[in-house]
Parts: sequence; C-alpha cells; structure tokens
Amino acid sequence: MEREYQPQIIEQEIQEYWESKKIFKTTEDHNKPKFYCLCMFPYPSGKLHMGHVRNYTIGDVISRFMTMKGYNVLQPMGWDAFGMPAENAAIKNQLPPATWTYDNISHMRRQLKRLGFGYDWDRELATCAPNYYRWEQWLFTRMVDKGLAYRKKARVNWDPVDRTVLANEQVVDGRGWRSGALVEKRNIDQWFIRITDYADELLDDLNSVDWPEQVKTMQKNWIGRSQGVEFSFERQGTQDRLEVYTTRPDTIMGITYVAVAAQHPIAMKAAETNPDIDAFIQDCAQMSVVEADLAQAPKKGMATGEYVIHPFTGEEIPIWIANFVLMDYGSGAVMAVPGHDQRDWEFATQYNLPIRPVIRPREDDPDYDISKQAWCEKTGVTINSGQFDGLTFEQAFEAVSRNIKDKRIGRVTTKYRLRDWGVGRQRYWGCPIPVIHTDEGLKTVRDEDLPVTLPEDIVVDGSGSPLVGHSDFANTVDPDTGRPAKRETDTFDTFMESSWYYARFASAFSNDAMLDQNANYWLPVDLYIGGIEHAILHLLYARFFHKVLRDLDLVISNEPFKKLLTQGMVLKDGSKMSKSKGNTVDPQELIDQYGADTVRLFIMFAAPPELSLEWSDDGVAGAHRFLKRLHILVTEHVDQGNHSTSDMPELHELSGPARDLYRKLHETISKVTDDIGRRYHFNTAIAAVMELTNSATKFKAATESDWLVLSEVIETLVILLSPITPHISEHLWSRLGNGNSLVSMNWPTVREDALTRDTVTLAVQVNGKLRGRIQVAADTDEQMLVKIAREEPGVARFLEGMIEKKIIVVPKKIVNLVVVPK
RNA sequence: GCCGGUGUGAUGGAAUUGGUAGACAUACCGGACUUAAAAUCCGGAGAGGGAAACCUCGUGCCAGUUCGAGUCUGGCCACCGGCACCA
Repeated sequence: MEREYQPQIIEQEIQEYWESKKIFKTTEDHNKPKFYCLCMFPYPSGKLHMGHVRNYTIGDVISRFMTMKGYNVLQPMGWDAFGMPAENAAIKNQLPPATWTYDNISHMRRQLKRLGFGYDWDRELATCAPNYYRWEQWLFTRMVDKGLAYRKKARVNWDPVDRTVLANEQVVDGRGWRSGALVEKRNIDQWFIRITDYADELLDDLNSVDWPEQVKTMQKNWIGRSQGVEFSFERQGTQDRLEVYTTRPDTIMGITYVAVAAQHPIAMKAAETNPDIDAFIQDCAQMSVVEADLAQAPKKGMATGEYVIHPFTGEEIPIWIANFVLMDYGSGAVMAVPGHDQRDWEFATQYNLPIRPVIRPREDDPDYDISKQAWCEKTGVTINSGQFDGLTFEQAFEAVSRNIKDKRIGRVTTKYRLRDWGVGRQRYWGCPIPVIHTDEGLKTVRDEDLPVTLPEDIVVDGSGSPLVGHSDFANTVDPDTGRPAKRETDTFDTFMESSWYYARFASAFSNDAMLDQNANYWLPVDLYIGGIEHAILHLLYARFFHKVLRDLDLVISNEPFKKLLTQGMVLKDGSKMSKSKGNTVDPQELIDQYGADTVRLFIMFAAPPELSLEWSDDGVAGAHRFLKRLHILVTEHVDQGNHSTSDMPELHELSGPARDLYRKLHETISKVTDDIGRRYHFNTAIAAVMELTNSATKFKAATESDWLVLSEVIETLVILLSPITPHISEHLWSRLGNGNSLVSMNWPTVREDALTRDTVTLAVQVNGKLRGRIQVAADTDEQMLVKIAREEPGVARFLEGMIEKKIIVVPKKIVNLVVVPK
C-alpha cells in the first residue's frame, strides 16, 4: 500500500468528492437543531492573507464538529466588496474598480476552495452586486420614512489640490496622502442614521448575548450612558441662558468657570466683534477630526469676556472657549469644576483660574492634594458648599438636582456618548444612496425604481467622485412631476453592507424581499467569528440594523449574534504582517508546498484563537511531520491486516498497557470534545491528539484484544482530527475500509468506565512547597493518605523537629502539611 | 489622552474552578541509521549551586490576601487593538 503522504493528490481528490456529492449544500431541516456558524466576510483585496486563513479555519473546524454532533449547520461565505482600496487600485492600474474587485473575488474564491472550507457556495454574495445592495437601498428608504435617517452638516477632510474628500486614513500629518496638500475642513450636508434612538436597547441587550466580557465592556463604554443634570445659567446682562450638562452636580459649588466649544453660538457671537477670538475659532476648526488627536492636543482656550450667574451663590463666572469641549456632546458647554475634574484642573492651572475644593475624602487619601491634581473620586463628602455641605455623592446629587428642578432651571437627564451614524461618503465605489434632489425637495427612490445601479464602466482619477460628472447617472427625472432632477451622488459607508449580510445568507434565494421566512429559521447566528478590531463599530452597527429589521417585522430575534468569538492577529517577528514591513507570508505558497491540511493544522495549533499568533515556518514543517507520522501509523496498521472480528473484551480482561492506552483514548475523546465544542481551544485539542498518536505508535500489540484496542485508537484519531485536517482524515478513513464520508460520521462518545483508575499520584507539600509524590489506591481514605504522606522520605525530612499545625487534603491532587518548629 | 486586552523556558504555547509551573510542539544538543548529507527514529534539556542525593530561585516589576498565587486584589512598566470616513 502507498505509504507516502501526498497531500496535493489527496486533497484534490477529496475536494472533488465533496463537490460532486454537494456535501455542504444546506437546507432548512426542521428535524435537526440548527447551527449557523459565520465568519466575518473578507474584503476582496487580492489574495487571502494569514488572518483570513486563521479566521476561516476556526469557523470550518467548529462547523464540521457541529455537523458530526448532529446539527444542521449553515456556513456561508461572501464578499465585503465595496470600499476604498478598489478605487486606489483603479487609479494605479487604470482599471475600473468593478473589474479589479471581481477578479480578486474569483481568485480568492479559488483559494478558499483549495483550503477545503465547507461552505454552501450556493449562498455566496458580493455586496457590490445590485441584487444585494438593492435591499439595502430599500431598507434605507424605510428608514427615511420612519424618520430614522436625516440630513445634517458634518465636517469632512477636504483636499484642495485633488478636490476630493479624504478619509481619515488618507490624511497623514494633516496633509493629503497623494497630493501632500494641507487638508482643509469643510462642513457639508450628509445623511445620518439615528442609532442613538436605540442606545438604551443596544446597551441593555448586551446582557442577553454570550459575548466576551471585554467586548461587551467596550460597547458599553462606547454607548456611554450617563445620568446627569441638565441646567441653564442666567447670562449676565442678557435675557439669554447658557445650557450645560454635568454628571457631577454634587460639585456645583466648585464651579469657577464655564467652558464652551469653539462652534458654540456664544463663541461665534464673540468672534464677530473680537478678531483674536475669531482667529482662535478658525484655529480650532482646523483641528483633526480624529478623536485620538483631539484628546491629545494641548489644551487651549480664550476668555469671552462674558459671564454667567451661579444659580446658588449668585457669583459671576467667566465664560471661556476651550478646544477640549465637544459641540457634539451634550449642549456643547460644560460647567468647570477644576478641583474635581482633571481636564478642568489642567485648563484652570494653565490659565490661572481659581480652583475650589468642594469634596473631601472621608479618610485621609495621599492623592488628595488639589494643588497637584484634581480629586475625581465620588467617595467623599461635600465641603465649602453652603446649604449642600456634609453630603455623600448620592445625597448631594439628589439635593442639588431637586433644587435645580425647584428653581425651574433644569432637570435630571440621561445622555449618551454614542453619536448618530454618518453614512454618506463622497466616493464612487459604494452603494448609491437612493435619493433624488428635485425642485420639490429630497425624495427617496420608489421601490419599483430600485436598485439605483452604480455604473461600473468608470475611470477613477482620484479627483472627486466620478458620479458627480456622470450625466447618465447624475441626471434623472422626478417621477412625480416629470421634471429633471439630480441623483444623490454620495454612496453609503461600507459598514452599511456588512451590517446585514449575515441575515441575507440565511435568506439567500429570496428575490422579491430583503428577507424571507428562512431568515427566522437560521437567525440568530449561533457563533460569529472575527477579528477583535471589529469589537465596537461593525458589531454595534450590525446589532442596530438587526433591531431595525425586527421593527420592520423582517426578523423576530432581538440580537443578530448569539455567541461571539474574537480572534487575535497573525504576527511575524512580533508585529502585524503588512506589505510595508515586508513581513508577509503568502498562504498560497505554503498550500503549494505542504497542502491545506498542514496549513490548517499549524494555524490551529500555534495559539488559542483569541491570542495573537506568532508565525513560524519551522512550526509549519513540524505540523507537516506530524501528518506524515499519522499517515505512516495508519497505513502500517492497515498493512497488518484485520486481526479480529470479535467484540471488545471487558475492561478488566485487557492487559495493563492496553488498559492504559484505552483509558488514554477516552481521556482524549473527552478532552478534544470539550476543547473544540466548548472552549474553542484547538491547540490543546491537537496536543491531546498528538499525545494519543505518540502512545499508539509506541504501543506493541501482542494479543487479539491489544489489536482491537489499537484499531479503535487509530480510527478515533482519524475522526478526532477530521474537523481540523479533513482531507487526510477522509483519505485515511477510507483506507481503514470505511465506505461513507467522515463528514456524516457521528462524533465519538466517551466511555466513562474507561476513565477510572486504580491508583492515583498525589503531590505532598510541606508548608506549600513540593517535597514528594505518593502513589496510592484511588479509594484510600484521608487518614491513611496523610499517614503515607508523612512517611514519604522526601517529606519526612522536613517534618523532623516540627509540629503539625494544619493538614490540607485536596482529593486526588495534593496533601499539604503545615508545620511550625517545636 | 480615553476605553479594552496581553506579558510564562531559546521560541509558540500548556496549566479549564486558587492546588505538582513548563503538557504538546519548534529550535538546539547527543546518539542510531547512512560512504556522507537529508529524511527518519531514540534520548537530553527552566536558571543557579552540588560528585551525588538533593537544595535554592523562577510565570513583566513592586506590594498584598492565602496553608498554597501564573491564576485573586492594589500600584507600576512594556507591548497590542479601538477611538466614529481603513475594513
């Protein structure tokens, strides 16, 4: 029999077999429990990278495992096909973005097939296809009808040389990445979606999903629900009032100034008469639109010369313009309490504004020194606060907000850090926003006129969106009046497409609706797998979309993804693989050299999914060696012939080594089942399989029952490994004389009685330090155990001249003797 | 800056609920096979001390809780992810 492991031949054969039998074609089968396993779909950038291979192997391993466990598994694949890289490539290669994108898709599809992933390809979708995005356009028109979508002005990066809007990513040190021109900021009208309407639900429903705690915490903080008080100051010398929002009304008596954003009406008004202020505001307007930059920018401000009146003390308080106050959050103005807010403190220190402590810790706290930093704890009591003195945070919050309410100047409110989602992009390669500008105003495109199709035969040169000058696209007719109208030339943020593709997979064949009833058979996704970098934006937007779909009666569940598995990055030489660093590894080369199974095995073995994975060429070779050893083990076993047809003897009839091997077999089944099915720790599952393989290789079968045990071990090895290395497993499975495909096999079960042991080894500690090991019968009682432990020579030495104070026995693990000198 | 994570031998990692640190691999060293090399197989190995038996130290750093801490708590350091127009 052929002993050499020839992955290229085996893998092609097996893949042809799967394809011819349509093994991975999925239907809605109500006799089995369903399992929808989804991996975040790729952007078709050209070829698969290691991050994809890792992500999709994890999904495939779990899908194959769940199929063998008896579930009706859906595992689809598609393409997140709109986006900037296609435009960049188009400029570079003088090819339409569509051509580039579709070429990449066909190449990457081949690569996925070559890796043996069990996708239902009939459900494949590409988000740039009109029959996909037409439903997104349809959904958007419904959002407009419901008042969930609206227009408002927003700031964008404008490249004055290329005359185009730049993404944040395209702004490098304040300059356009291609032109090098200083980027300006422009305020333009854009479409927004009211995700904030769902803020409470998005926050509260986090409790109902089985997601990593860290991701839930990140989303929670991102939404940032806070309880606070909104109130207004009387402005000195005017009838106007200034509204502020604070989460710390308990510190209200410590206000020493008020700060407003540069875009606040008070600042704008002051600029009209004061050129310095005008210059300062202009300066602020040129600041980066990236929050990380804003947060780290040096604090700057200017006094307006105006004052508000403190509602309780009647004091005059100066109004400052400050670059750290955000116009988007609250009312764009804050009361500043430098004693108890670090940003206010830094600003006050810089501009010599007074700092007044109004909270004192209840016990001495070394960090409490208002002259060095603000004290921001909520654990103290109020001081210097007149009528509000001596109160805890909760009491002061209550008292101050009641007084504010009584004065009719404000109320307790809830605010969110979450902002509405700006979905308009001034770019070509995206889903057209289905709106027309008519002489009667903005109108959404009617259902029967959808989709608004993106013209694909387009030349992109980097200077603005080609849609604007594309007269066939841009010029249209108002169907109501028959008069000329202009199409919206903005396209959607590509997060729009990725916010509902999971649902479309479940309803892939529905031609006359966005989703049909099959969506509710499959949804929610039982396991969603993807990079941790999507923890906030993509996952929040998709959750939001799901709730909108639910409110339109398209789905019945509240959440799209029941369980979430976030995978770490693939690194080489300690940093992320990237072209610019020149440290990429092309999966294709490895597949060509070693085959798909080796690549899958290595990538699953090198690290648990959530950790970053350090690439190692040597490790790949090692994985390949293991498969070769397995191949030899199985083929040699087959060559020995079938040694018996008799039944497995009783456990006690087995020889010692056979009994041990048989126990190890069932320990391995137990561990691998738990590791793949519950923990998703494939590296330890593989380690366990390797151990069993090593034991099987060493085992010398002498009797008939020895052969029976070895045969069972070898068959089980092949099955246990099959989700990870499906080709070699399928191949060896048929060599072992089995007719049907491994995919339809049942997952092995554990024989509990095989796991029992007669003797156990315990560690013996003296004062917590390991001093010896003892082997005892499994049923030895505690008293006896301690007696044996004391007599163990390594232990006895440390007991001399000591008195035992305490004895701790952890069954089957440890005996700890706690002693002190006599 | 803010939010979230990670840190264990030469390397990737294991230790699942506070209970024998380093499973399983990789690299390395030694041996077998070979004219030789590769491949393969067998063996060794955390660091320091010791002839050995053994002993001491050891999970980023500093404290703490505990009979016992890689695991829990507090503080620090380094690196990574996200920060709303990259996907």
